[in-house]
Amino acid sequence: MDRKISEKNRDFFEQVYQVVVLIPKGRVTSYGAIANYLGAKSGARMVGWAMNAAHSRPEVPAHRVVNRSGLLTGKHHFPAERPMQEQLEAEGVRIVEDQVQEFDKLFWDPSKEIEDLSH
DNA sequence: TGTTTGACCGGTC
DNA sequence: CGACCGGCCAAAC
Repeated sequence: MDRKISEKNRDFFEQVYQVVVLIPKGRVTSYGAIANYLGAKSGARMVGWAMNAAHSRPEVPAHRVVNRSGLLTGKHHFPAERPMQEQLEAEGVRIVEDQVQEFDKLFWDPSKEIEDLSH
């Protein structure tokens, strides 16, 4: 198999960002799925850290990343004027009680959807 | 430099 | 279903 994303990427955060930005509108993925795609060597927690640092990356739709249950666990890290749920619903994602509805349908697995990142 | 914490995950009880 | 534990790695203290 080809290298994860690109060998030019040295920083784990950069790798996470590249995956997250590719999440289609109206779709969601999980921290673990991203970690898994990156080789599961870093652990899902690091993805969370990457998101924490993603504030300096406006291009990174962190709201499309939820935990394995489809729960908006990181919503408290979003600006009050633009909550995580609001951004997701604006993309057509239905959410009830911080829970993404039809999570199994909207789930976007990078290891399955991404074929080539050298675009 | 050692300990704690973290937007997590999977398994166990 | 809720609580707990070990693992994973990096940043903060």
